[in-house]
Amino acid sequence: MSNTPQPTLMIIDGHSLAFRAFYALPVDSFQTQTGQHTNAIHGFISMLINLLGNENPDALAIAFDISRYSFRTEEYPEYKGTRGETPPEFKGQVPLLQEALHAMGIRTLEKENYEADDILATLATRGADAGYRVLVVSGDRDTIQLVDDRITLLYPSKQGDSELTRYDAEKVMERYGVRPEQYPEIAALVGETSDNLPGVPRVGEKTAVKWINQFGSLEEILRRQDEIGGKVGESLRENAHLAERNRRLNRLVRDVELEITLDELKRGEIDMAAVQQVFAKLEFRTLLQRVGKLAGAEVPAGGATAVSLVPEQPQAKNLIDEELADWLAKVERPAVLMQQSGAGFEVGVATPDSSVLFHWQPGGRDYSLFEQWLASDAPKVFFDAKQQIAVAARAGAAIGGIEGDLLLASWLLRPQTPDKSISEAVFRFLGEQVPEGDPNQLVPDEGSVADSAALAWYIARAHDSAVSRFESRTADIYHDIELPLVPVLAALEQRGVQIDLPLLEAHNAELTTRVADLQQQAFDAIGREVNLSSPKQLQEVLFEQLDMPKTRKTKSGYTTDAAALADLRVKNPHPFLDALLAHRDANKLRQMVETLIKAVQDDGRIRTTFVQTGSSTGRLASTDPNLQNIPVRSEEGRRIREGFIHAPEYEALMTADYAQIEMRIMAHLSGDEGLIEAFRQGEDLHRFVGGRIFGVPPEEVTSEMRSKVKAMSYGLAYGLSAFGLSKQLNISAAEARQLMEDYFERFGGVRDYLRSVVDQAKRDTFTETIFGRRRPFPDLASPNRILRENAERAALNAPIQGSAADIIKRAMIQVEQRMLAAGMRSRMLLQIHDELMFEVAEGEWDALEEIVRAEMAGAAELSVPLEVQVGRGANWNAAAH
DNA sequence: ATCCTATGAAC
DNA sequence: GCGTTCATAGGATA
Repeated sequence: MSNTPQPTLMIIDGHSLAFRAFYALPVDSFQTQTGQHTNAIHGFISMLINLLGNENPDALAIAFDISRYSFRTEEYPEYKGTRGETPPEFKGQVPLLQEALHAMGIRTLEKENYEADDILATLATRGADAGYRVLVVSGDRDTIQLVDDRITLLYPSKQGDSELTRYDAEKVMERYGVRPEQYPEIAALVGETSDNLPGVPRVGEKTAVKWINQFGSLEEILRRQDEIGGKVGESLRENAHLAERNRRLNRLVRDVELEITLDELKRGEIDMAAVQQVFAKLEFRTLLQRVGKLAGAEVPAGGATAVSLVPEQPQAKNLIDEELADWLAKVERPAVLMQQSGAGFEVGVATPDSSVLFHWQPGGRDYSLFEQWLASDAPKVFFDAKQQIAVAARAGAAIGGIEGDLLLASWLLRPQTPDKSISEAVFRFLGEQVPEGDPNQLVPDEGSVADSAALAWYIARAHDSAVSRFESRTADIYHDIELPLVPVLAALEQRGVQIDLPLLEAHNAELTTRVADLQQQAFDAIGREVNLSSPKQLQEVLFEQLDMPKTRKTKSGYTTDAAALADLRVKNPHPFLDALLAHRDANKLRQMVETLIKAVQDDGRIRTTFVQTGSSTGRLASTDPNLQNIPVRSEEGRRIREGFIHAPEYEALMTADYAQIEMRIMAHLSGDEGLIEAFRQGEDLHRFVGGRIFGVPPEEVTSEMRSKVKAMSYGLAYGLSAFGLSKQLNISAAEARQLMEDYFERFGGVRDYLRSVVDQAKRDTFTETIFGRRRPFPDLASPNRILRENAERAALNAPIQGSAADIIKRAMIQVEQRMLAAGMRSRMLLQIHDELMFEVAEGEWDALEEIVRAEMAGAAELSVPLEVQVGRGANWNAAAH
């Protein structure tokens, strides 16, 4: 038979694969204009096209379940009973999927009272008997029993992955340790949670396989169950009926009466007109192209049909000099992508319907017009414009006219999970796969990898799509804050901050000896050496060797964090604890100093990267190194700040920070008269609030009272509970509760506001800052209490933290602009959430201070004043006021 | 090599 | 049991 090509029959479990596709693809990204979800359909058809391409079956059928009822539920009503409600987004996709399949000339089958698996079993058996090589595609483990030398199973390897693993008899043996027909016996013993079929307790896969191999079959195991000893044997004897029932239920029926012949499953013509119609309704574009390819038909791009197709990717032109300039002058808001390539740069510039690609040799005459255009105000769109500014800077060029940034647009729409790459964003907004080629392939196939022009083309189209999804105030945040901030951040990153390297090195040396001393002290205290940085080893020392009382539980044991250790030290004084805590502090500082030293560049400056999409609240993040968490609270820590200095040709460092900006925003948003009054008075906030709460004049508020009030005020914006407050202040829960009650008694507006934030967030599923920045909170509706309550606290905090972020960003844009306009040599260097740092040039202090104060204070009109504190010094520590 | 967890620095 | 980050080390897992 080796000479006659054997025909292939493919049978697919429609429901199980559609369901997997549903969970593999994000629901939000696949929605039609009318709100119909299509992710399951898209994923299914995409996988189907791959399958047809790879396997090229001669006959094909797709089986579906009709309902969750079948002959199995008659025997055992709880069968599959644990399966929750079908997600509403999935409902309705199945009929549309079937419609699409029919258009593609594919038969779908279903049978009252049977499951899709039984249809698979029947067709597979009939096909194999008729001489077909049979491929069964299913995500249901029960189908493993069908595998033999004629029938192969294609099974999705893992959740969220479209890869299919081929199971032939050998592979089943290798994976499960039994022959395919024995697999359901294993499953019967172990049970199947997803089908609500409990198995024999204490019997897992390992035990079941062992028995099957020992006794040969389930029947034999049950017959000789008395030979099995121990608890497991007991459990088997008690629960043998479960295994028997499971085996009855998981046996697939191989002779379902189907009114169809194998001949009728032979693949027919694909009716492209019908496919176009259905896919247009589903708004599938790339898939249409792929089906067209499969059908061997040319799919017209655009044309007279109402179908919206993927615009044909334009053939990139290679232009230089004036021709390039003419082209650039004609196109509107093109996307630009520049990638280093050898000594030069590969540049793609594209709109949705035309593109150019060229190799940019910076400084060459052929590209000076391009460089002019790049620096000009001519509108351009990018993906990660800040990074592109850095690329251009390497070529000695500048970028102007940043009017779009796909990375930022995408982040504003979904701040929790910013896209990491162009292809992620493209997939999200267009549902199209950017050709990326096989990373294992050294020399990529022609056309298999997108060049800069292709990528720019994708960016242009994805950006249009992203921007069209903006609410009006989101668009304002985008245009008024995030986009203008890009060049400002690029400048900050490029400038860096000067470091006193000898000072840090001296500090490092000192810390290194101290760490070693403290480590030795710790070892001496317990008479052995352990790794003091290993929580696991510390637990051994503390709770076993020293037998101290257990601390708060963590996922993997008991906590050894500073608060818990300090607590232990009070109750169980021990020299080990003293040494350990001191070692922690010193080691942490040493670590920080060391990373800073390593980050110093040749010119003596450290350059951070500001990640504009780094938080979900709107704040910036700083990485590599993080300059937003340099110690300040301890004396020792502040010595690190002494290492941040100004360049010799500058006069001083200036720091400017907002005083209590979050509390002021709280006052504004809540409209609480008491709090607003406190800020208008202009006196010490915590003293004022303390006076109100404790019923004494402000001047009689003790420092203890003040620090309690301060902790509470700040805690409130974070969703602090009375329990948390009592922990933090080390007071009784009753006292903490009383304190909070007294607070809300006097500042009821704050409580009302905090409640309203959560209520509103639950209604809208998002929160908004003063300027309209949104943050979605899907978890507010979660049935999981922990998730929900975390979301509630985060929702409390988001408008406050986010508004503060909006305000300082606005200030940065204005300050930079005015410094530029004034032609100053002084420069802004860092942003630390509510603080800005500047390097001040000789003679510019007063002018700079005026600009900084005015623009920071004026960055928002609140019902309370924004107060700015300015400090001056030769280093960061000295510049703190 | 890569991910996860615990810890701790900042605002 | 207080929100948002980033970095590091150790340890488990692939």
